[in-house]
Amino acid sequence: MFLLNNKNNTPLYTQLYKQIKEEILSGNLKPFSKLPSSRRLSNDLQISRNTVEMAYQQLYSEGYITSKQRSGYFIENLDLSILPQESIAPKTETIDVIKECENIKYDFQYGNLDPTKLPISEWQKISNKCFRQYKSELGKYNLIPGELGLRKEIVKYLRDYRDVRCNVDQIIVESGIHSSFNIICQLIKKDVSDIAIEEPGFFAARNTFENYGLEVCPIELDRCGLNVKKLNVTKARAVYVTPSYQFPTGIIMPISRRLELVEWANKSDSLIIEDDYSCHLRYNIKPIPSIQSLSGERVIHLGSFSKYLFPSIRVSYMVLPEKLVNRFYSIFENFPSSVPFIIQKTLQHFMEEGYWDSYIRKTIRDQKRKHDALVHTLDKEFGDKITILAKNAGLHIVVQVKWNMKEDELIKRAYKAGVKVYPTSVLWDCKKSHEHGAVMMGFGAIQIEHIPKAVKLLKKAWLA
Amino acid sequence: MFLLNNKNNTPLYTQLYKQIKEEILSGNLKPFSKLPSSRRLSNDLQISRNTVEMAYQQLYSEGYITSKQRSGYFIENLDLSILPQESIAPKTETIDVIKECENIKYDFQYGNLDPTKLPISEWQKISNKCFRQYKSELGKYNLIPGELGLRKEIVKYLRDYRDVRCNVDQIIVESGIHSSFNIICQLIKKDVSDIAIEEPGFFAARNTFENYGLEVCPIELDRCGLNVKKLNVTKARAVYVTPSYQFPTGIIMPISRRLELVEWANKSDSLIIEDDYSCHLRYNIKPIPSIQSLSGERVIHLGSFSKYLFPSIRVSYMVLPEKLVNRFYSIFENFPSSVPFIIQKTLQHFMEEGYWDSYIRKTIRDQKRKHDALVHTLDKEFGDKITILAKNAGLHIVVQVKWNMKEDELIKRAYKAGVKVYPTSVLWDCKKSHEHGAVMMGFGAIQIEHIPKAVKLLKKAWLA
DNA sequence: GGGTATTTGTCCGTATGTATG
DNA sequence: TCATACATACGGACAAATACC
Repeated sequence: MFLLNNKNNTPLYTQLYKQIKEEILSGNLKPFSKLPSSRRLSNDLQISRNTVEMAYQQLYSEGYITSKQRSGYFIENLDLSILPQESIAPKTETIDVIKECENIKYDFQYGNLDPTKLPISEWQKISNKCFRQYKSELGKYNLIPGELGLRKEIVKYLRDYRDVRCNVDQIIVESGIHSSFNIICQLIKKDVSDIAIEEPGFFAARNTFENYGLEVCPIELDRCGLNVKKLNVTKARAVYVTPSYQFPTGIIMPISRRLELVEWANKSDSLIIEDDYSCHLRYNIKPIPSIQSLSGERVIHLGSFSKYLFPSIRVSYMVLPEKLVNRFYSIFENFPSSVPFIIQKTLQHFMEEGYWDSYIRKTIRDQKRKHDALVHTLDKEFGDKITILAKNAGLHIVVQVKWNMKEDELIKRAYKAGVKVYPTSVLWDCKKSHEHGAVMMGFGAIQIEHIPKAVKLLKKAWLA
Repeated sequence: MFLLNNKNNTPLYTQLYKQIKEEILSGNLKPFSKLPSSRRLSNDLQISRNTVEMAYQQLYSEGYITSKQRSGYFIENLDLSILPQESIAPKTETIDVIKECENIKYDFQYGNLDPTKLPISEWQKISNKCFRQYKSELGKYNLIPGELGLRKEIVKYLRDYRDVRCNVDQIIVESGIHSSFNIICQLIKKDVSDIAIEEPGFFAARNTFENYGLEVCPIELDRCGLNVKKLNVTKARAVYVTPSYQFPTGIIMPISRRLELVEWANKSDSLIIEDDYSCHLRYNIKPIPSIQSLSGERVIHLGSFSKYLFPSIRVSYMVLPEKLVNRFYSIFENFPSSVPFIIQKTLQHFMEEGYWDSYIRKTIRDQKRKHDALVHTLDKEFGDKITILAKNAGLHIVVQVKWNMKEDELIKRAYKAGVKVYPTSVLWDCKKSHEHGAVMMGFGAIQIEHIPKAVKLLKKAWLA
């Protein structure tokens, strides 16, 4: 982009000529690339076409550019290295970090899903249908809290699967759990100055709360999850929990503890933020009612479609207690929704037509098979040399070794053998509790037939 | 048949333009009928094809004809008979709002775009291609700050069009300007407790700042935008401005004021948040350098694709000063991106393949046409009884009436006549400055052929 | 119904004339 | 007279829409 100054003494065409010359010499305008046409540039800069033409002529006569008849002006292939290197072109490249990835044969990354199992073609088909069907609405700004049709589907889904009772006004659709956190912080700020979280727990939640100026109180876990007794002695008037599958320990909060938590909330007039991110992925164990279903008035219930459906789709939802709905709208009325309209509509039809239902059933079955295979193979290969934590739910397990080897060493050795496993230490606040060696193994993206080989490689790497 | 006179001192293309216009207005050339192609007519009249083209362009820009790519020029469906319609307004003052809405014939809503002009099929085509091409990546969690390929395209675009120099590490892609606000607040909180905003200004920015606990200082505008002298006497260490087209007044901040602002920032070690949301939509006026290009180290530059491309796509970007990049990553590392992967990739290819470039050019031309038609028609109908503010840029104008009638009355009367115009008062903090009657008219979603009729209805409603 | 030739809008550089200091 | 900036008019190159085979 070139900027000209009318009041300047130097003529317009000279200013333009100089600026283009600079761009060529600095390397920003690459050899053989095309300059904008005289018409276009004259229109952009709101000057006459002939003025542009004069600048181009000067560049032409000095050999910086050539003209191709009825085609355009092009930068000459100058040898810039001859010139004194005064101005260095700003870097536009960054290094693509992970080249070594090629050595990795088996990656137990947490969070990803096996792309071959995703309902891509179904999604695409519905997406195309929605483009046609909602053509006339694509020019509109779509507002918070999200499309009514999608919210209706979410209400139905929550009622049928999670025993969560709510109406569409309580549902807010957002682009991921982090967006929901931002909204929650703005909502509760008035009433809450201290918020309790699980320790260890989901670091992003903690960060967001802190960034909003909330005082964070980490509460240690016991066998049943967050310890409510310890919660009682804090000033916290809100708590963030992941009861359906505590991240990262995998603890599933039993009904008794859930009731304790509700009692605490009632007594202290507090709020429970229930992150139900992994509610479905439950293997070999019985369902437990959501906290929201135990106390609708004191719970913000969070959920997401990213864990099972494409993570890349980025749709999450929250269920507000009725008393917060008015406050929500008083703050966010007329704010645009952060979720693209076409994605909301596609998801809505995906659910309406039953794809979502059949897909989660299939996914649970597939993930259970992989979970069972992984746990079983690890048992077989390592026996009682390891303890497997966080099993029977979710998309990862935690392997804790009983010999003396730290996390770093475990990860490094596995890496050299071509297997990628992940640390657990980042999840702790105070780093004491993880000094024994433990690593996290996600199985969402792994293929079941790779599991035995990967575990054998691990055994060789760790016990050699 | 048209007759041109070479010796006449009126240009050939003007003669041709006038004669065709006559034919249209007299009804000899019927709506929807096709004009002769430029080749044919140039051959018949023995003039250059471009001369014909110029005449057609003028007719096009005045709304008499439309062009269908590679198909021909066609007469617009103008309403030649100025029908003295009796307004069917009910005598009763009780208004059933929902029913009345059906009576709205012309809606000058701000923000929306005409869906028929959107590149829906191109977008869809590229989207489908991306689904195939990136199949294996759809199972992954995609992280902040967004896809590298997309960020590279944004860097190029900013360099070529906005004179913004930056590298890919400084670009953060987010799902709309509001998401960017959330990030900014978390970034600057450490250094900034007071933030200045424009008064009147963009209400959502103000709300978000306040929700984060920042002290907001509204600064009145003068003819050149935000008054830097008044800024100097505040404690603010950050300022939020919309210099390319102040919302809602439409003031375009001149270069002198931009430099003043930079000076203020340098002296007081402060930060400028430059919301460049409407940089392209500039009609009949010359470009002005972005503030970021004047002081890269003190400016967070914000932009969005929603103003021109589908609002429903929800992609915005911000350019951080280098000194904030590290802090950003220390806070948000490993956070997922809030923009769906497939949309990022589609946008990336949309830009790489030149669709974005040609689309914004087309959009600017279309919007300019509507802008000029609206301003011209209002001038013709109301003359000096009104003042048109906020013109020559953006997607709305503000009409201020010189007779004694308040905003509410103007809106109500227009509404009854079937025309929806919008208030300006909500944008002011203290409600004193708008007590004269003024309304906002967005033209983004209106169709050009509706403008004359809508303005005539307004005239009848307001001057009756 | 699918490939091909033609038509068409659009974009391109170029040349000359004119107005204003 | 000259430099600067703009207006008018020209014919060719290109790709997409359309008509035709």
